[in-house]
Amino acid sequence: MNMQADDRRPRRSRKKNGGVTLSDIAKLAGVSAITASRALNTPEQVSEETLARIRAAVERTGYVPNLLAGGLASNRSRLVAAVVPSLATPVFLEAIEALTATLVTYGYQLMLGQSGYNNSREDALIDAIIGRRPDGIVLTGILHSEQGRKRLHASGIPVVETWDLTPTPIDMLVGFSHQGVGEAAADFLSSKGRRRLATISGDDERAQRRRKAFGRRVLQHGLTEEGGAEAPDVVVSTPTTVGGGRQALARLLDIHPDVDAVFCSSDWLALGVLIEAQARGLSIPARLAVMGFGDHAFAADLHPALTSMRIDGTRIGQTAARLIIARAEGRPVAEPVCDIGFSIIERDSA
Amino acid sequence: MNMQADDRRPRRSRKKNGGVTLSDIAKLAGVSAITASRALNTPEQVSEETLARIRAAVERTGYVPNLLAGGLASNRSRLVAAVVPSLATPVFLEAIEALTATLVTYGYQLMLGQSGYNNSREDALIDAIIGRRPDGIVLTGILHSEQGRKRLHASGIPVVETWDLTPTPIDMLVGFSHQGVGEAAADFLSSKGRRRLATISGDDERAQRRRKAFGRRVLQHGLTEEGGAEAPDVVVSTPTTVGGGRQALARLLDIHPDVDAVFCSSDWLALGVLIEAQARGLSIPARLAVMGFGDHAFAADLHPALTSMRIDGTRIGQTAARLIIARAEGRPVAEPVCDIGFSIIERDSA
DNA sequence: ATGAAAGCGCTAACAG
DNA sequence: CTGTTAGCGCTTTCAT
Repeated sequence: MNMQADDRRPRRSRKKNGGVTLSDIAKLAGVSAITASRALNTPEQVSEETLARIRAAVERTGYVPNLLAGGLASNRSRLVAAVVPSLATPVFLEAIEALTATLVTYGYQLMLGQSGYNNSREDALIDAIIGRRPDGIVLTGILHSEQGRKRLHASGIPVVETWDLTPTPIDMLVGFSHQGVGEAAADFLSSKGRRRLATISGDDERAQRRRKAFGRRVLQHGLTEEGGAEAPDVVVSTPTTVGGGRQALARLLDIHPDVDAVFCSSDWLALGVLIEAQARGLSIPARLAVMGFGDHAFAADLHPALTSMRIDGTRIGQTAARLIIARAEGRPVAEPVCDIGFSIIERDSA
Repeated sequence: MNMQADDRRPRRSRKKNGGVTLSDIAKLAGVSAITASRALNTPEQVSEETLARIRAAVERTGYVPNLLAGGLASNRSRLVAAVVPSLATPVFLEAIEALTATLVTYGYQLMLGQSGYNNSREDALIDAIIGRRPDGIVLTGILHSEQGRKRLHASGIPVVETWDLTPTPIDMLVGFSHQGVGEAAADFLSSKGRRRLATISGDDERAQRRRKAFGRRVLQHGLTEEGGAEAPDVVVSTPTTVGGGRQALARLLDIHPDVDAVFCSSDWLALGVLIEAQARGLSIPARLAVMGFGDHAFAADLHPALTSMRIDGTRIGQTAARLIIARAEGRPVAEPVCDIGFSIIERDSA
């Protein structure tokens, strides 16, 4: 009957962090841990007095709740992941800024991942993201990898795809039609009396979809150079640059000297076109109409001011945030697919 | 002697997630949980056979480790937080992109926070970040709030401040001297024979520091308009824009018509100056030398090509990532303060 | 309004 | 090379 009950203590306590924990707060306030937890998360469930003591303890110790632990216990991380091809593309930035801003308002944080324009890293990135158990994932553009789409779906995490419309969304969707953009640009330029329409565009999939739709519409209008079978185009590599735009215009004029309107797949390209035209003494819009895409802040301030296609990135970001938060909080989402459209901002260059 | 030992089960099992866990993998592979854990994290500690079985199980189930749980248990979140005033400022972007890219290489993820240029949200943001227990925090610019600095310090999380040098860093530092930039700009322009130097700058604290250093240096060189006591300047609100640059040049020429060189606190402002000058028929650089800051990608492609002050954002991002990872992995950091300097990229505009 | 107990899914520490 | 045990810090569930 030899009993050594006291010897059941752990052999050595695990490396303690030294940090203040919720139980420290609870002890200081003379309550249980769960009461302290409630005081912080659902204060209306706690009496005034207790609340005051707990708050004092928090204040005094500089306690900051461990959200890793909280997320693990509650299965809600209050983390939202966003994936962009690249931050350098200003059109995405606006959406990301709005997303972050809206999320913090509701107590969520943003995790950022870059997929690159080549889809090699996508799968690894998706796994890294799922591993954090975010309450939602915002995708910029469509996820290319079938494997990635499957895993996302299997994870059960709410997903918002943006910047595009697809007939088969993984989950939710906030975007616009790239085909529509291409067609609208062709219609606009032809309505301005232009007869030799061309495009300069990046080689990413969405820009190409705009380009093709533009080209088809041009054919429908019967507007091609000397009855050719296609609208002239120059394709540059994404991400697009001002220098790329300059060179592209040079090449375009080389091959098709009588082009009288260009639709560019980004405002950067359009700026390059403006600069190259100016360097060559080509008058804009008299000799050449120029139209950009994205309506970057600088578009209005150029000389001549740049006509561009506006996508409301802020609205995309806000809508995506709201959809995800609604899902995370268990509210029903009435409209999981949202076409936010686009608009032509007419200025001097076209 | 009535014993109902089996009744000690929990009254109801906690809402299970349905997700695959490490123990599921372990069971499938016929090993213990810790062995499965080792197979994923330190495979060299596990035999080939076991490894194969565990990997098969992972493959079959689509298991993705829960990093929240892992982080909580190991006290290493593999998360790094970055705070920027705004994403719209392209100079920060380069650093953020490099930071993200370097971090993923080592299996870390980035959490992004925007502080805004006004320092109101800083404290809340800092708490939200600390709550995630990141392995490191990268600050863009100096944290204004004394409270925030204290809490960061108390948290014990490695901190890298960037884009600035300060005599009293919280922890580590990767930056350059804004005073040095202002002085170098003044020296450069005066070495080009310019005699009426002016600045156009944003109203944030760092731009103002560059402006003041520039102004002092101008005085030292004895280069002011008609013996005035100060270098002419126009201050615009941050974030700076092309339109702001245009208006600022207009105002500047109104008051000081004989200015022959302008140092702008961003390439956006410089672009605005170029455009306004062109709109007014002012020849650049003959009549007016223009110098930007940041050396944005478009600077080289303008016409005339823009002379600018280059800060190596990529290097800042990479260095910050390395410092943090070194700390996170317990390696000693030899040089916690790193001045990455700046360089003048001379092109046509000055 | 407050509390006790039982985990969330993982890894550190020790032991073989 | 593999396993046992005890947590990490929090919240859920059930009870009072």
